[in-house]
Parts: sequence; C-alpha cells; structure tokens
Amino acid sequence: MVRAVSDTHGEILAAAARQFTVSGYRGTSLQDIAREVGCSKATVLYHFANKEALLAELMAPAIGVLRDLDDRLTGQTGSAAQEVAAQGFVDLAVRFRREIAVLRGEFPELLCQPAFAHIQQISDRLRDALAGHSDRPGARIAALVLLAGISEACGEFTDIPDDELRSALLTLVRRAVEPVDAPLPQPPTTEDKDS
Amino acid sequence: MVRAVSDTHGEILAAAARQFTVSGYRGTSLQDIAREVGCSKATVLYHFANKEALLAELMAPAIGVLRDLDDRLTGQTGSAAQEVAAQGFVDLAVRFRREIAVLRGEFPELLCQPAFAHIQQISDRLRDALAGHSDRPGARIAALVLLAGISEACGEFTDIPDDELRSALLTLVRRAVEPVDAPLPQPPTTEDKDS
DNA sequence: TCAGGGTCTGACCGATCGGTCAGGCATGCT
DNA sequence: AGCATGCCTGACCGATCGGTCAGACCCTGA
Repeated sequence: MVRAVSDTHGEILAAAARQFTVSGYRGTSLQDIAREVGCSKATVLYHFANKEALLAELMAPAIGVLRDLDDRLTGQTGSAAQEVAAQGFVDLAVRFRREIAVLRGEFPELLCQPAFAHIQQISDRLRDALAGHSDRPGARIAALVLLAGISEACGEFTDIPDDELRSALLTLVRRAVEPVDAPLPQPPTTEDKDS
Repeated sequence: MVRAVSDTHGEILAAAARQFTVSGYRGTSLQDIAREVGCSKATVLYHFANKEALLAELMAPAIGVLRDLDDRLTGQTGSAAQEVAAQGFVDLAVRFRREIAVLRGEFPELLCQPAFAHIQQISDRLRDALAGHSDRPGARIAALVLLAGISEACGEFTDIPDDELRSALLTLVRRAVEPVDAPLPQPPTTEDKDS
C-alpha cells in the first residue's frame, strides 16, 4: 500500500490536530496519531523531527496571525487599542478555534518550548491592549477573563458558523470590556510603560 | 525523624495542592509530591489510596460549595437565575482560586473519573442559569465565555485580595451577561435558526 | 517483656512514553 | 545491471509513570 508522495505528512498533521483537540497535547501519544493514520510511530517521527515539531507546524498559521495582530497593536492607546484588540482576537479565535483548543490548559508548559518562546509576551501585550493600557484592576481582570474565556470556549461551539460566532463574541467583548476613555480620572503623564 | 501523628497526611495534601497548581494534575507525579514533602512515594500511597483519591480530597470542599450553589439554582428563572449564578459562581471562584486552577484544562479527562461524575452536569446547569435559561446563541456564548474565563483567570490574581477580586468579577459579569428579561427586540417569528 | 498496630520505606512491577536505528522495499536515474 | 534515494517499519532503548509488597521501625498497652 503505497500512497502518493508527501500525502502521509498531511495525514499525520490532520490526525494530530484531531487527537490534540480531543485529548490535548500531552494526552496524545505518537502511537495514537500513528494508529489513526494507519502507519507506524516510526513513520510519524520520520516526517517530523519530534512531537514538538508536529505541534509547531500545526500552530504556525495561527501564530502568524497572532504576530500580525501584535504588530497592528503597536502605537494604539485607550479605546482604540481595545477595539483593535477585540476585533483582532475574536477573529483569530474564531478562525483558529481548533488550534486554540489544542492548547487548552497546557499553555504554561507548552510556552516553555522554544517554538513558542514569545507567545507569552504577545498575549501579555494583547491583554494590556484590551484593558486599554489601563492599570486599574477592573480593567485588567476583565481583559484576562475575556481572553481566557474566549480561548477556552470558542472550541466548543463547533456547531455555530464563523460569522455568527464572531459577531456574538465581538458584541460580548464590547459590552464587557471596562471603558477606559470615558469618564476617567485623567492619568497625568505616563500611560504606557514599555518602550 | 519522626513526625507527629497524621501530620504527614496534611503535608502531602498541601504539597499536592502546590504542585498541582503549578504543573497541573497530570503534570505532577507522585514522586514530585513525595520529594517536596520529604518522604517516599510509597508513603504518599500509604496515606492516599491512589493519585485520584488525593485529588478528590483536595477538591472536596470546593465541590461541596458547588453543589450548594446548584441547589440554590433550582427553580430560579430569567434574570433572577442569572444573578444567583453570577454571585454564587464568582464567590466560589474567588474562594477556591487555587483548587480551580488545578483543573486548568484537564476538566475533560478529569471529569471521567468517578469522583467527579456529576460536576459536568452541575456546570452545565450553572451555564444555563447564567444565560438566563435562554437558548439564544448570544446568551449561551456569553455565559460559557464568562464561566470559562473566570475559572481560568482567577488563579492568576493571587496578589489581589478576595474582596476586591470578587467585586471586580461581579461587576464584570453583570456588565457582560446578556440581559434576558429586559428590553428585548421582540423577535417576530423566526430569529433563531436552531430548534 | 512481648504482641500488635500504625507509620514508613526500598525494591520492584508492568505499562507507556518519546525517540533511535538498521534495514526492507519500491522507484528512477545512469 | 547497478546504484542512490525516498519512504516506511519492527525491534529496541532509557526514562518515567502509578501502584504493590514485604518488612523495618517505633510506640503503646497488656
């Protein structure tokens, strides 16, 4: 049973995506993936240097979009930053529901791996933007709850079409985010602290 | 080095709580816990039938409070249900930040274990109540995002005192939940497409 | 003094993990 | 025909996992 060239590579990737979504990264063994594809574990490791490389290739598109969003965030302040962060993250979360679901709860350990080195910093900046770069606890708490909640939840709405989920989430975020421009005790001089 | 009677039991429990919080349930080995306590792995398994029993004892108080909340929810409808669910869950999340953080992302697998059999149903009811028992996608999405986000996030605010965190979260939830009694755009005939 | 029970341990078990390696097999170029 | 290359595999590796077990140690009460 010979398959077309490089077909196996894609099959492994697809099987890994499914398994990771169901059982998480650590909960899925290379054996599980090989079994679903119908090849040997050695074959999986022939196509991918190791388990981490498999995850990295799976996540690459989502990470690329996250980087783009991070770029678009630079320079934005106040409610403008909140709106860019909200739209950008909701769109990302909806488009990459499955990929995000893979990381469910395994962020801390996974972020230690070199392939995901700066994700933590990007998501920190994202959270900061969604809080309107405010340091009030209410704003920061709301931002974190929303980011975490959307990441966690969007993978469960597989039955809802992209458009509907996106608009519902965006409505929710706009309603839930703590307004920062509006009737605020004017912060005097320093409102952004990073370079 | 002999320690007081039944002291070890509590030490193991405390060490397990710390390790689980940092590395998750599956990410923590009995060896890790034993090392932190300063005893052997066999000692851990002398005090607890198995790893699952350790987790169950750790979670028992939080689960009890969750059950109480579930009882208080029965019969409540509309915005009353939303308010009871919001107050109850926020309070629970704040009080048991650490315990909830343990389950980070491991809910699906952990819920299969007999000790946590009905947690899934309870949290489903809780979500339903927070959505005001509405079946509109917007309400259900908001409820899930908030519950997941709070569960995920509250463990990270270890520096914020209980009272402050509780009020901030409650404010957020009340702001974010989709109002269900209030001024609804009267749906003429077909505004929802699922059954 | 001795028996018995609570506490604790090292040694060990089978299972599973991610990963390595030599070699089989088909194909295509020279 | 001979050789190189790409793809794939079974057998194997060391490490680690949760869990078992026989026995050592200590305290207490008869």
